[in-house]
This record gives sequence, structure tokens and C-alpha cells, in this order.
Amino acid sequence: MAREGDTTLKEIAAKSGVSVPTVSRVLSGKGEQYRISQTTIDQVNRIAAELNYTPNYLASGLRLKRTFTIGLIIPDISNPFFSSLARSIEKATRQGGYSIILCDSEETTKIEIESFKLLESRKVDGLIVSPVGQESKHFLAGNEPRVPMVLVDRYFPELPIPFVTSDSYHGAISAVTNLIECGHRRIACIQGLHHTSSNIDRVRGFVDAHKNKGLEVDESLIVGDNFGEENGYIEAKLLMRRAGRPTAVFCVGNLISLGVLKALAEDGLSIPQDLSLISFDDHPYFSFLTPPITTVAQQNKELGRIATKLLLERIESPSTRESEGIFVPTKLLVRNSVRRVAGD
Amino acid sequence: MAREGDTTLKEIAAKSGVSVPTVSRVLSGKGEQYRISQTTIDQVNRIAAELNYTPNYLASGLRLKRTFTIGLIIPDISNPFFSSLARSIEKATRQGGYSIILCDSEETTKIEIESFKLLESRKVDGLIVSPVGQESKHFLAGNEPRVPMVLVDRYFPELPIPFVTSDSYHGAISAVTNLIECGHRRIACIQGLHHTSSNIDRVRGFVDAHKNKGLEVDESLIVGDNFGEENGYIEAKLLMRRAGRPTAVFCVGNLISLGVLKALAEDGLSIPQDLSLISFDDHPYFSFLTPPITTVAQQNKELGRIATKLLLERIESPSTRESEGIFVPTKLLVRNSVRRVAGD
DNA sequence: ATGAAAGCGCTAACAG
DNA sequence: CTGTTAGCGCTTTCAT
Repeated sequence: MAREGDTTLKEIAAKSGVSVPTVSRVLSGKGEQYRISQTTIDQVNRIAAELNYTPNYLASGLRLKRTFTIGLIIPDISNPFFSSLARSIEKATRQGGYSIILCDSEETTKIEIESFKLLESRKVDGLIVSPVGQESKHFLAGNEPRVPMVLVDRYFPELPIPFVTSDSYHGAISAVTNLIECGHRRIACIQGLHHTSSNIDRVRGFVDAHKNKGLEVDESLIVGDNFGEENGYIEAKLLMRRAGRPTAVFCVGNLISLGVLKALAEDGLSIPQDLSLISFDDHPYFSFLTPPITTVAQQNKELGRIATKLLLERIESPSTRESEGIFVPTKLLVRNSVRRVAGD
Repeated sequence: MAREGDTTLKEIAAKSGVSVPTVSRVLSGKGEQYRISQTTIDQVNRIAAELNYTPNYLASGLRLKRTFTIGLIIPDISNPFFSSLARSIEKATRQGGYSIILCDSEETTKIEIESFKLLESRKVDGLIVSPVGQESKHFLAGNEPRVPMVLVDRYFPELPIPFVTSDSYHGAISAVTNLIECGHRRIACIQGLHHTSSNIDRVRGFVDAHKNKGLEVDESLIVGDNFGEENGYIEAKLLMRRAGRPTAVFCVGNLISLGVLKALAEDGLSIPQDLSLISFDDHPYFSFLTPPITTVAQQNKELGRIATKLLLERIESPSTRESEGIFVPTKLLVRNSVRRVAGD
């Protein structure tokens, strides 16, 4: 960035007739501490300003082994859940004096691994990652994370990596219980990426909500395999064509619900007459759809803020604190996408 | 990042009995070019792999004056328009071998300036910015951009900084013309941040569409002052309470439209019976609302791809190419939020 | 109250 | 085919 002509400490030193270290001390605010004369301090500051000095973080980072940047890896920045998460993380890190390097893994372990290596080379001070979640060994050296890091949204229960996530299990329970209490008995679940914690927890909640009510789960109604829109679309089409159509569906992510909406609209089916729906993940537009969609809302901003806080603490005091896992409560927002039906 | 124990060229050199520069040459793939013996090449590669060598970009950046990172400044990453833009930029830069540092200016010149300085310190090779758009001098040194940069979405017509943006003017014309041709005569415009190019162009389109049809514009129907949701909400409330209510409204951004939707819903008013609406910016949910919302769709991904291409070209061959401005066409997606009314 | 020396990890120029 | 020297811009001893 405007590399050639950049002002350096050396030039300031020359113009002010002092040495480079002195300039460094003044400009990093340690003038007092080193008891540099007020005259010198003022002089150096003035000349630095005149020359429009901009510190070179590469150089200081190299020397200090500290870059004040953190890496952020997320599966899809265009998913509103992740973009609001990213926003709160960006804000919190900025306020803490850090910048973030953003990597979008496209929900793909391959890109996630590449990004991780990249961030290692860039010597970030720490990492916040929302992992694809199916593999984890690239994050570890032995049994320790290779670098200060915290996981958001998805996590690895068996690994010593701190994480912050919504309480997906209880969120799913609340949603599916609502469905059951409205009389639904054939409830489908369109799930996301298999073997990822959020999916596992939500599906487990789906199953346990049935158990709690003494109901059997029809395993064949648990379908789908990723968090994308097409998955919702396809599975909804298939579900509605089956013999023994479900009367309700629980979608584990907002994009899946969008796909379902699209499929039903195409087929001239409507919610909740033809199918009741509850979605995990709130979305700004859910309250304006006809009908407004009942959802399990996550505290996006909160997740980001907590993750950042955990990470910065770890970076700033690498005392061997235990690896903690934080589950943030969700909230069921009951709107109008669930119909009451006669129980069986 | 795992700073202390990191393997360096020095260690590899020691273990393989060659000098540091030789290791550097091998590891940067210039072994052939320097005609280093195959034995040495293999040996060095082997040892580097064993030691799990990760190059230090800080060090090479300092030496090379090249960081392979670019800065991205946008006003609000949680706005779906910007998040899909960011996604395409992230992907394109990654494929070009660059990382991006993300800064969210919160639609605020103050943060934008801070971010700009930060990115200067971090020695990014270039910048893609969607400026707040009300001030521009912080980007310039004399009459030149301080650094290779390209603007997206919003631009400064009078400055020599290349830009990529939607053709807001013609997009607005198409929207408002549609309204007029459907018989509307009292059409409101809820605008975004004043003095920003996208707002100026869209409002100009609003006015000119009237002129083209030989109609007067009622200036008092041009209201609002930012791209946020609350702005849409408030202005809609006010508009619907006036004597001489408009029969249609043109919203210059998707968040504004969301606010309008919210306001109307609260007041028990509906689209298009009580108010016809066209929104600038498509949104994934617009087709699923009741009614589906007619919009001026932008080519988000395309904007990002082009911006990245322009920037990388400039970085890689800083030949004094002219500063170009690219206007990408928009598309009017006619759905059902506009009612035909009897002309006056 | 300040300077000289050293070095972070890397690469380019020059030498042989 | 490979090594030596030098230096990117900064900060930290250690001296004085």
C-alpha cells in the first residue's frame, strides 16, 4: 500500500536529529516511561505528523511476534446467520484492537484446511472458526489446538477447543414439543450437514421431544443432508409426494426453510394448511411472510461477542485455562406457521 | 499463531546442511530456475515437511513489500446485498492468491477513516471499498488514490478512482416508469443516505421517470435519509398518515423496504391494496412474501467479481491505466406488489 | 535522557 | 549449483 514512498522511523530520526530507537519510543507512547525530554517528544511527534507517518505493522509484527489480527473462518458469509455473526465479531475485535481476516470455507473441509494454513502463515494471533464440522484434526497438534482458537456455532464435543454455540438441543425440543402439542404426529425433520454438532443436537432434540411425549419417531421422516436451500427444496418436494405425508416439518436451518417455502409455493401448497413449519434460525423476513413463520431464534450477536471475548482473553493471558464450552439459550418465537390439528 | 516453536528456514538449513537462501529458493519453487541439484531439492523438501514448515508471510511481506492481502471496507456486512457482495469478493480474491481483511464501517465516515488507516498500516496491496460516500478526501493523496483501490456500489463521480456499480439511474427509471404505467400518480420515494452516489442516481431516476412521462414530481413525497430499516419504518408511517397519501412507493434499498413492510403490517395496511411498492435490491425472500415484491435486482456476484478483477489488474500491473467506471445493468423483476389503478 | 547493536524471518544481488 | 552479504522497518536489551 503506497509502499515505496512510505515514511519510516529512520526518516523521522534523520529529520529530527535523534536516533531511530528514540523515535520508536516516542511514537509508541513510551516517551514518559523512558523519560525522554519533552522537547524531543514534541519535536518527534511534530515531524511524524508532518511526514504523515504510518506505522508498519509487518515490521513490528515480525519483531513482536504479535500481529493483532485474528482469522475468521465461516462456512457461508451470505447466510444471514453467519453474516450477523461476522458483524458482531468484526465489531468486537475492532474494539479490542484487532483486525480480522475473513475466510469463507464454502461449507467445505478442503477450503477450511487451506484457509487454516493460510492464516497460520499470516501469523494471526488467534482464530474464530465456525467449522464445517466433519473433520477436526487439521486444527490440532497432538491433542492441543495449534493456536489460540474458539469455535462458534459448531463444535467438537470430544476436543479441548473452547466453543460458543446456541443450545440447539433444547431449542429443537421446544420447537418439536410445540408441534406435538398442536396435535401433530407425523412430523418430518429436514436436517443439515450430517455429523456436525448443530445438526446432531437438533436432530437429537427432535427425537427426544417425541420420546418425552411417549411417541415413536418415524425415522424415514428424518431426511436431507445439508444446510443449503436446495436441500430444503428437494426434500420438501419428496416429502409432499409420499404416501403418508407429514403434517408438519421442522427445518434445522433458515436456508432449508427458504427451500421448503419455494417448493410448496411451486406446488400450490400452503402453510400451515398443507404443512405446518417451524424453522431453526430466525430471519428478518420471517415475521412478514404469510403466514409469519414460527422459529427457534438464536442470539447471533451474543454468540459473536462471547466468542470474541473468550478468544481475546486466551490471547492476552495464555494461562492454561480450561477449555470451556458455552451454550447460549434460544428462544421459541411462536408466530403462525403451525396449525392445530386433532390429536390422534 | 503458535509463534514460539515455529520452524524457520534457518532450522531447515541447519538440518539439511545447506544455506538459508538455498532453502528459500527450493521452498519457493525456484529450485529449477536456480539449477539446484535434485538431491538438495528433495532433501530440503523432505526436511521442511518433517518439520511442518509454515512460511512466515510477515517476513516475506516485509522484504518483498507485497502482502497478498487486500482490504475490504463495507458499510454493513449483515445487509444481504453486502454480504453476497463480500462473498463473491472473498472467493475471487482467494482464487487470485490474496486474503482479505474485512472492515465494517457501520455506515459511518469516522470508522471508515480509521479502517483505512489501519489497512494502510497493515500494508495491504490494495483496497476494495464500498464507501459511506459522503466524504472522500481520506482516500486521496493530492489527486490520486493513496493506494490501488476500486470502489463498489457507491462511487465518487468527480474523482479518479475506478469503480463498479449497478446502473442505479436506469434501474430507478425502470421501476418508477412501471409504477407510472400502472396508473400511479402520487408516488413516494423513500431515499437512503443523502449525497451518496447510489442515492443520488436512484432519486434522479425517480425524478426523470416522471419527467419522461411529462409528469410533475411532488418533492414533498421524496423522504427519508438513510438505508436502514428504521428509516423505511418511520417514513412509511408518516406517509400513510398524510393528507394526500401516496398510492405507491419506491424504496431505494432492501432494508428500507423491510421497514415499510413492518410499518404497514402494524397499521393493518396491505400491499398492494393500500400501497404499491417497488424495491431497489432483490432479496431471497421477496418472492415469498404476500404479495411477492417487485424489485430492481442487482447483479451482486458480478459486481464483486468485476471489482476484484479490476483491483488485481491494477495491483499486478500498475501501468497508469485510466481510471474506469463500470455500470452493471439491473433487471426489473415484476412480481405482484404493484396494483393497476385508474390513471388520473 | 538517549544511542549502538542485535535480530525477528525472509529474499534479492552478487559472487564464485 | 550454492553461499555470503545486506537489508526490509521495527523494538528490545544493554550501555552510557
